[in-house]
Amino acid sequence: MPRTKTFCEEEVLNKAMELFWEKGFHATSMQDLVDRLGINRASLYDTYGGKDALFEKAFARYRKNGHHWLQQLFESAPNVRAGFGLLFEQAINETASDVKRKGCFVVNTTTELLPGSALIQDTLVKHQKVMEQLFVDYVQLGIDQGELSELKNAQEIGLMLYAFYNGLRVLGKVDTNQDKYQKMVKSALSVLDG
Amino acid sequence: MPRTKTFCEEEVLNKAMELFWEKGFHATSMQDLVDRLGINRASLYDTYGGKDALFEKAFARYRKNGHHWLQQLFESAPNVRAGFGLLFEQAINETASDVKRKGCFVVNTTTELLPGSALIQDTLVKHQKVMEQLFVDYVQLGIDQGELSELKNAQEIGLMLYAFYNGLRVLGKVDTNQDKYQKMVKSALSVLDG
DNA sequence: TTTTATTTGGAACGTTCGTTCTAAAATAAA
DNA sequence: TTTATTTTAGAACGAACGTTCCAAATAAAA
Repeated sequence: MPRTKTFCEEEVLNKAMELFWEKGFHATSMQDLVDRLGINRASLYDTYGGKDALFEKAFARYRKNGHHWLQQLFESAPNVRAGFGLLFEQAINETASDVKRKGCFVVNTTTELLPGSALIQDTLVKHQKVMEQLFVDYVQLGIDQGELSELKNAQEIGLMLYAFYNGLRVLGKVDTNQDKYQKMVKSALSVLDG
Repeated sequence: MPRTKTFCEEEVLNKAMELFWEKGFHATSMQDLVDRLGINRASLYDTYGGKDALFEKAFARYRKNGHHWLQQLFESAPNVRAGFGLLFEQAINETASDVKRKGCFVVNTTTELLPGSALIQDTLVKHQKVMEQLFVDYVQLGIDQGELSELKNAQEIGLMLYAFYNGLRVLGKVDTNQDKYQKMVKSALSVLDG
């Protein structure tokens, strides 16, 4: 009979995610991972494969978390405008409170590893499509429910807000001045007006 | 008397910029640079210092080029709205035409190297301030000249458009579909309306 | 042409990289 | 307790890293 593991795979994967997120793929060495994860080098290779495989798993975990989190946020918001407001507000809070300045793991990976491995490329293309659709559909929901003007174009607005969100996560690595971001957000959300 | 150099420092630096821009700092090895630049390893160290120093010089060159290019673009545009339109249009064109998918060197460096070296951090903070001010001032110019409504807030709009621009450069590494970006831009520019 | 400085190819430095392996220690199942 | 499997520490692998050095070749200045 197979023995039960003595460490929690999920917890270890979480730590790997944090480290890759923090330092990026190339700047994170296997030694860094061994030091941080709390498990042995050999166990790391046995359980997760090599560096590439571990990164892939850690990155998948991040995307899954993020996707779920966003869906919840949109669903729980009282209306569409408040949903986007909450999204940006949370992004600003995360930027301001994260002392490690990790930014967004997806953005970091996009700029570091593209163009490159076909696997990552494919992953990121699919992720972007899903996220964009989430944004666009949410704007459309606002239109359908009468909250937003029927004259609005859901795709134009949704895509633009997604691009803006990505930009926010880049700028947040440089400067955490919350006032500034609140001003930007005010202007970005104004596309929902009228 | 000192001899004149047999290679053009500017040209070589340009090639270094291209390579770092293409692959990022960590993924670019000195061997890669030796292969690409067309000068000897020893000359490389003699002329530019080590990897860090060369990157710093190459990155400074990119920022200088970009800053100058943007100023020219804003000045040469018939009006503010056209200026921003041109900026985003050019960004889309660059995204679509660059087969290497390099994206924006500043964005790439921000996400790869921050947080990290204090020197790069400082460089990026200053650069961001300059760029944001350029955007904000340009919006203010539009207001002062009567092109844009006096009810508009130049800072809110300028900062938002700068964030959007950064987001564009991230998304462009994943997907080059021009239609999509034109839709985003249409929505982003609508903040100048009314 | 001679002189002087630069550029060259290539070896070599010590480190670190990702990965594999081994033998001992530890732990869950029988 | 015995058995079977996992986890461990650490050595070892070849390759690549950034950097330095040197003698030979080259090219501008005198």
